[in-house]
Amino acid sequence: MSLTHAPAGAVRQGSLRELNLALVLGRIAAADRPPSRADLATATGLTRATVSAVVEDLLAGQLVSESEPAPRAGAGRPARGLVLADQGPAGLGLEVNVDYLAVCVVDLTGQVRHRTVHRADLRPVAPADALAQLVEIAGTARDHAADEGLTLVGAALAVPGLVDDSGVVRLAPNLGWRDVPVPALLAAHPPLVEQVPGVPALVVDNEANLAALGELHSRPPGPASFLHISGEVGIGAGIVLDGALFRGVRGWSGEIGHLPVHPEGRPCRCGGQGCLEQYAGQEAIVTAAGLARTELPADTGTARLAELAAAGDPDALRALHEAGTALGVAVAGVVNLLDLDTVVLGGGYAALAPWLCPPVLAEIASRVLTAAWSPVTVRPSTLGAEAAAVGAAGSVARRIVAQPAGWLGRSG
Amino acid sequence: MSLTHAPAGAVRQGSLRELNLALVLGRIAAADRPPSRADLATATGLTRATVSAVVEDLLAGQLVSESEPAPRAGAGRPARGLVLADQGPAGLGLEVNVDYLAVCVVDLTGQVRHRTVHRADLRPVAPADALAQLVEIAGTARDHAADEGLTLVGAALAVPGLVDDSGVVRLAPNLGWRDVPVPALLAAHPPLVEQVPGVPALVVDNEANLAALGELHSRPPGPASFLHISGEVGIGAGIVLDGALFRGVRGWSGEIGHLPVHPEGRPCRCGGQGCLEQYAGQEAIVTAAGLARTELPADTGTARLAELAAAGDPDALRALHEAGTALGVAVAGVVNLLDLDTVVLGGGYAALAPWLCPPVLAEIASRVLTAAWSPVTVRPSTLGAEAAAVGAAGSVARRIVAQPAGWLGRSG
DNA sequence: GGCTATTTGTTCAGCCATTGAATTATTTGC
DNA sequence: GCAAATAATTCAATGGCTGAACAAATAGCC
Repeated sequence: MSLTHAPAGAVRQGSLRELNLALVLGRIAAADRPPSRADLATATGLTRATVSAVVEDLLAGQLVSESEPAPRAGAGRPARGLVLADQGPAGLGLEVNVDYLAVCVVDLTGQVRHRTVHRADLRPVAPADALAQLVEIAGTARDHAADEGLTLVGAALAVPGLVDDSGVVRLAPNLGWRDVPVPALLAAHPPLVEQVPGVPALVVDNEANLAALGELHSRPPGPASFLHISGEVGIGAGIVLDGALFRGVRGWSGEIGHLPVHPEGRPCRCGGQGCLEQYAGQEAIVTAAGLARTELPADTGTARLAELAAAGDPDALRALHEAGTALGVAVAGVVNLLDLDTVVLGGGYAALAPWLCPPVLAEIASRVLTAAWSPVTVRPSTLGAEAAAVGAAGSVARRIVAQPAGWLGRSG
Repeated sequence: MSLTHAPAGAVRQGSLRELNLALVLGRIAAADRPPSRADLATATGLTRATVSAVVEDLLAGQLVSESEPAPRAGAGRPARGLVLADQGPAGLGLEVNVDYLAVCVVDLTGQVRHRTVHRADLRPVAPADALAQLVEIAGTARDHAADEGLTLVGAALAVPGLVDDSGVVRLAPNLGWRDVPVPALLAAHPPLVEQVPGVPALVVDNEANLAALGELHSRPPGPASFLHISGEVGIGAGIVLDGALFRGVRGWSGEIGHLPVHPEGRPCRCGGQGCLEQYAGQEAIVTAAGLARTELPADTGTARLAELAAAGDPDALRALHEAGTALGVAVAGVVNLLDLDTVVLGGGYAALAPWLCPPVLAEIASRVLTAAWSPVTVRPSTLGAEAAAVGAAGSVARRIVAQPAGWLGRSG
């Protein structure tokens, strides 16, 4: 139904090769078994001659490698399987959150090759100091990666807040950050990644967005369109439409926490009334369950809640049911609006999914017109706690797969 | 931020020309003054030689024509301006609605070259008969278009309901249609349009979607991302993101009418409670204003309401304020979720915009976190009553501009 | 074991579209 | 009337894809 998007700029002679490099590499990445050159030719519509030439470039550039020939029945010369290389370019993922710093390295295949989590309360730490700590950890990670033959080609930083186009963190309320010029602060340190044409050295983005990207690129890959909800202190959503993250006009999409679920309900710090966050935010759930608000790291509340619920504590169960219902009202609205068929519960919600999913599904069933014809799936995230860091690193690695020409032509 | 989308299939030698034809034609379409070949060369990055060759193809195919040279200061050979042709291919727009049938023809430039509206209550008419009437009117339109040198290359039909991928109208409640196989019914009539590779002979889509497309392609063009709300008996929204209509996983996006605005409020026919439609649907407003529900055509209620409000009738003003507030709650949620900066009120809402906009804006101001940093525009649609038919025809014409190769190569 | 069928991957001439420089065309300004 | 400036075309060169032929490698069969 949608028109094929033409490349934005001029299509020159060389673009042809660039596009076909991306096409072939994308097929190799998407295949569930190592495809042969002949497989790629039939899959892409290119001739075998062209595929051979393209693959030669990819092999030379360390983007793919030949694997063991996949056993095949019948006669014929055995195929040589092609897989994404586990050496060569890799992405660096960074995350600053309320109670931890995370760094990880993801290779082209999507595997997490290195991961460091440094637990600390970051709220009292100045942004520049927090970033300095992060850079130090990342430096170690870079060296580890280099030992394994990996070259970092770009970094993505996840923060729990609103980021503008230039990478400035406009507002990260739970971290206490406001108008923090992250790119400028990081520029004070020696560069962590090799510069590659077409790959930004640093992307700063909302953690919910990057966690959603992580889910999209996980194995097996997520659906092309889904909603990924990160339930932390605030509630953020990453919106993936047709295989691409939708960031909104200014990059601030996904503020699901302030969808009104009780328009005349409790006042919210955003100025509205009855926002979802007031009913399904972590603090709201913890309070409703009768747990005292503590100064403990934020995710402790979630873990404790899950324990209590598993033990059958009626207050916890009731609080979760109410939160799930509020979440369901909001999610039903989103599903109606965007016609999505998958909702992923991530962040703090992942651990609470067994108790949140039923009321969410119930609200969807009663409020979504089309739910009767084709059901909506609600499931927990497959990624762990630092999903945003993994998603961040993965988004860099993905970019190389989507635009291999920059990496291949970097020396020229 | 977003990656350049590569064409889905193989990029062969000929694709190069296809892509550049689309690139150059798109520039001509987007320019506000007739560009010269030299202008196009600098704008696209292609060489003048290539642009000349591409333009030659476009001229030969009746897609562009040379206009009067735009006067220019300074020395030098005068440029020959290029404009989209007002002859050649054109799109056919069709609409079946509760109280009228509409047919229109839109040329490449986006101009409505022909328009017929046949008012009749379509509810008691069998779908096959309604479509037969529509085909008859369209045949006349086709003949008129042919007299002006226009060839219809595709048709799009707008209906007030849910349409699946194959063009079957699954449900159009206000029309009383259910599982109507429109393509099959139209296939019984002689074809209305010439077959062109890459252009579907018939697209069936929701009226809200097509009205949004009409707004996107109007002159001056709408913003790249916006929400278009059609307030009829039901409330539908067309979601345009990054210059493309977002249809959702199954093509059923935009069901904004069932966003919950009072979760424990009035029961809705959808099975939910407190849906927007119960507070801002046409019937709801008319009833709240104290007007008796009549059997008159649906839009009469809107017109009467606008009259009363203009005259200062307190009941009407109160009803509109309440409806606008409910609408604002829902819109604020959407704006928070998708980070849009423009909302267009269309359909029946267009005439009521003077009274609806203020409460909508008020809700946005109080509920949208980022509204303080960059304001949200709420405005009525620039298109008239049959916006969907115009948008439908325009979407066909646009497809030729986006993919001219099919039209150019049709004889081969 | 040798032959055939089958499939994979490479080589090579041909072709198409873009490129870049040179050339022609047409106007303004001095 | 001539130089400067801008627009558009011509043409050999180039890069990348195509299609067909060819080389490589294996299974099955007698």
